Amino acid sequence: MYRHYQRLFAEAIRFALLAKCPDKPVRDVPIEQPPLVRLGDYSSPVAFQLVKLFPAPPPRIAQEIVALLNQTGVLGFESFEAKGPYVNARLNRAGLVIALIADQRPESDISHGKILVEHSSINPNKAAHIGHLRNAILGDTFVRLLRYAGREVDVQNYIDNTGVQVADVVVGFTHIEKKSRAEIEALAGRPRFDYYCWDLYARVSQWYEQDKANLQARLQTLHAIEDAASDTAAVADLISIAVLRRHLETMDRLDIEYDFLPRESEILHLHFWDAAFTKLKEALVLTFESEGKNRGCWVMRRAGTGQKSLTAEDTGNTENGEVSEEVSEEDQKVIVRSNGTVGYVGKDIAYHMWKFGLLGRDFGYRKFYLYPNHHDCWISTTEGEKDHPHFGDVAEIYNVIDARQSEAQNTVIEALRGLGHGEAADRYTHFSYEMVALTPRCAAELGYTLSEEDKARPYIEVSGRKGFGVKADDLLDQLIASAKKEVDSRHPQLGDDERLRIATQIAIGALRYFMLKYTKPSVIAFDFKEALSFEGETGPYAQYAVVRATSIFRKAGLDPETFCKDVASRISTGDLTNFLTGAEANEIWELWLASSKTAYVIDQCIATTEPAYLAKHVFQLAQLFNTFYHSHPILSEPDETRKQFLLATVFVVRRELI
RNA sequence: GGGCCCGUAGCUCAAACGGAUAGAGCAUCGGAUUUCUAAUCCGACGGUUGCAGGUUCGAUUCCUGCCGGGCCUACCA
Repeated sequence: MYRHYQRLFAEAIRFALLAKCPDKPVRDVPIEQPPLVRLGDYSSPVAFQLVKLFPAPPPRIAQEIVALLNQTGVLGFESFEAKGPYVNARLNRAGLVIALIADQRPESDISHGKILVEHSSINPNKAAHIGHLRNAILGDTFVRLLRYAGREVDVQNYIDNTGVQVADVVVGFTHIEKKSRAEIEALAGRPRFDYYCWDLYARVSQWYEQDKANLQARLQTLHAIEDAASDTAAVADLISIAVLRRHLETMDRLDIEYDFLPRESEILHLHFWDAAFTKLKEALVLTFESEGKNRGCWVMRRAGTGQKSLTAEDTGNTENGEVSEEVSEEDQKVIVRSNGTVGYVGKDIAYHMWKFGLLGRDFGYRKFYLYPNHHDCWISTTEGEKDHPHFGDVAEIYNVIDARQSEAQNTVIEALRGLGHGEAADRYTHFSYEMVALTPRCAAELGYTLSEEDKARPYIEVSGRKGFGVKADDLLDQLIASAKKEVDSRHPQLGDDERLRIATQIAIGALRYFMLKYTKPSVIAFDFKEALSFEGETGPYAQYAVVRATSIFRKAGLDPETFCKDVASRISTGDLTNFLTGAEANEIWELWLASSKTAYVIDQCIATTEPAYLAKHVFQLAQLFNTFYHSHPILSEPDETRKQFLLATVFVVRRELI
């Protein structure tokens, strides 16, 4: 409702100005919220920008606009006034309250068509860590926002099961631990197999460093994996499948689900790349280098470097005397190596052509993971089941991938553009965010010994290769244990199962909120003290507000849903106006106004791909509610009509918080 | 060398298109509970928004140049 009235106000000002000065229409009327409620609900500084149109000081202009607005009036608004140069507006409070109780929502103006969100995409060779949690939580929250706004969304988690990362763990099992396939299979069935791989992966990296000759094992293994019939390929497959299953379980603990898991192995085996390669060559997006550093490779000009390079000293093509139009080798991106194998970006280009339905090929599908709510998660296969949902071929895509990969993402976008699919490229959004790193203090707490250089840093990058990081399940376990201790002491009368259930919800709330409260460009310097906090600006703070609201209804013997159906009929508009008038009512009114903003905030989150705005909104709403809760005894309110009004306030805030 | 990002209170972070007195949380100190359970609330303390210019009626926000930090810049993924 907030956005609805904001637009009405802007339109009203625009019309007023048009009437005053028809030959110079003002297109954009800025609307903001005044710093204090007593100044009004909306404010426009439009008068500042009109000084050139009307030779008068801004306060005069503001007064004139107010006079015009008051002449006609605006539906839903109570009054307008000029505060210095600002044009301020007050809503008809009772009107907004009635609309909110009825949960009226003006239509979202977000466009239609299916959206594909790709997130998580964790290499299936080790346990998920806090960096992956940020990714998955941002992605899952964004999916929920899109669905709230009425969009159809498919959630995909891309699995790179054929790269060096999986190969390295295979090397660990076969070369360091010298385990047989049967032994690895037995290990893979154990509870936290991904933890085992976490340690092994770090050992493999060390083993490579000890003797560079050990890297031969990686090459051999990579080569062996390519032959799908080989024993090595079977081992790689069982490892990646087992770790992938663990990742799904970890994310499932946080209520994060996926619809489809496309795997790199199918991109290769179903010849997605071959189809893409043909098109890329035809469109001259890829060119063959016959000499120089990249001799024998198929290359693409690096994304974002439209200009000629100034440092093209060794391109060797200045001898013909004309200004070179060639891009330097530094600006080339190798897509196909000289040995004929395709790199990661190439496979990603093929995958993205498939996403937009531009490849002319499809995956095979089979069911892979069943969620407790009976939702199926599908995985790619070469053959697959006949009866499967239709994936891909979507209108828009969002890739939740950290900022370090923006160059690779831009390359894929440029490839689409180069293929003549500019409209697809325009609907391709790299949902970029910064990494999660560890503070030196946190690293020390985990028992890592740091170099003097690292100790002086503000934060240190997590490294799966080094086994340096906080595992997702460990953090969640700690959060649950910490919450459980509190629940145990606060609610000893509850059964242990119930206490664990509550502790788990609190832990999930704390973790999800923690990952969302930071804006995307901010590096999260992870610290246990901050992450394990349940007080102040945290998830549990907001959850607690809902619990309080719920317990008011419980104590009153009311069901919130049935209560709200007819509460409006029990309070007259006159009573509402009465309760909402005067300086004392401003505090409650602020709560209603904030409640009206949810859909507006969510639209902002989607438009800017920034879920942190919603986290902030939730916290502010909870904060206002707690203040209200403290100063207004509700169940003991003697005036029955006023009590109904207070209960309605609790109901709406609770609904919006949830 | 080039590209992207960050720098705001002791700490961690906010501040929609440039707008009214730059806000929260944590920490510290002082208060509030026979109540809808205090994982709460109220108050105090805390700022030359890294530095210097520029644009503007107005700059934390936009532009330029410095300073400090991070990431990317592989025939890895």
